[in-house]
Amino acid sequence: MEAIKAAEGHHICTELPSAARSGPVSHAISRAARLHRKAAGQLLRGLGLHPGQELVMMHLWERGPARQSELIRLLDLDPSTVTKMLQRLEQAGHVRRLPDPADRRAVLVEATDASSHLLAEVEEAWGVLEENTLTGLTAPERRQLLDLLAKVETNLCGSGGEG
Amino acid sequence: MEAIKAAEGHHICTELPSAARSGPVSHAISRAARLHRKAAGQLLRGLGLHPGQELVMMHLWERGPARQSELIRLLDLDPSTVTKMLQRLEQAGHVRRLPDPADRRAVLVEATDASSHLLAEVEEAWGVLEENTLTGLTAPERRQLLDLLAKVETNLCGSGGEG
DNA sequence: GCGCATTCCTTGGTCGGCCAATCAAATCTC
DNA sequence: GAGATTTGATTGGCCGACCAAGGAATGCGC
Repeated sequence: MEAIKAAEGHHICTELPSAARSGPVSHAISRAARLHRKAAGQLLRGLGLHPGQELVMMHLWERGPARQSELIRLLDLDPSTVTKMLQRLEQAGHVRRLPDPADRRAVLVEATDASSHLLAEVEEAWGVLEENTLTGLTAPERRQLLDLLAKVETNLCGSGGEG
Repeated sequence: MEAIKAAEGHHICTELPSAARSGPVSHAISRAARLHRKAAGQLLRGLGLHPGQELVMMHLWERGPARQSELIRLLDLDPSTVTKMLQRLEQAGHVRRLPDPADRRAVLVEATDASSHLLAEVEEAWGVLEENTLTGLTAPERRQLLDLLAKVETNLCGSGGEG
């Protein structure tokens, strides 16, 4: 807890909200993530994608056609979220949905050829985003951050979610 | 860079999504933040609050009546976001909005007395969230995470915001 | 005082994300 | 095989969050 006080010294963009006392790291995660998403949105805007969509596309480009349920599992999203996202991606021409011949309730999703030109741009955007995010951080710090976030992820993965 | 090639050469350990290669930390932030927000939502649900709202309430409890513009600045949110959030909080009886006598276009917001009983519960929920998030992390690790996230925040604070 | 930019807030729209409930198909059980 | 269960996907509703655009009051320059 002393460590927290130590870090309190340098405020960033705001003054210390009470949330930062009840849960300093939680607060930092929320703030950083919001800024990060915003930055992602601005980078992706030029490509006609909204933040979140690029993850779907990357999976499809990478792994080829996938069942919707697979995307849901991989992205760890709510089924309805994926459904709606895919409807929009389909309408935007980035994605095609076909019935799965092996399972008549399933839907196969694949990236359209038209979308493939976005691949490089999206990865470029993510590269820029990553660099913007990590400017001034040394390689060990980046690794450390990755490591710590992975632990957080593990902690939260089943926390209350396994109802 | 060499590490990436090394991972490509042979099979990938986990189901490493392509996003994790273009921006591993970005990907980790997104994932961790989503899980974190979800956990927050589940903790706050019992209190009748949605994630995000508790930050507004905490500011009001802490600092007393505030102008909407102040909340916008402090929470670093879009004005329209705050407007709608406050409309819902007001309708839920957690917040009251009065005209600012000193500035006829401004709105003063204050937490209702009825909402004050939530204060302790919200802070309790945030405490639990924080602990759930950081389980298994040592004090130095927590401090490190906080520190690294602060750097990320700083990096993203203006990055692309003015464009 | 007048006009113009600024500030404060609102509305409308879009999107990601969740939950709850639903339908359809596949699977398991008996 | 009939029935119950599980899985796959959808719909509707809600909320946070953004942008774009607008209206209203303030403040500044003149």
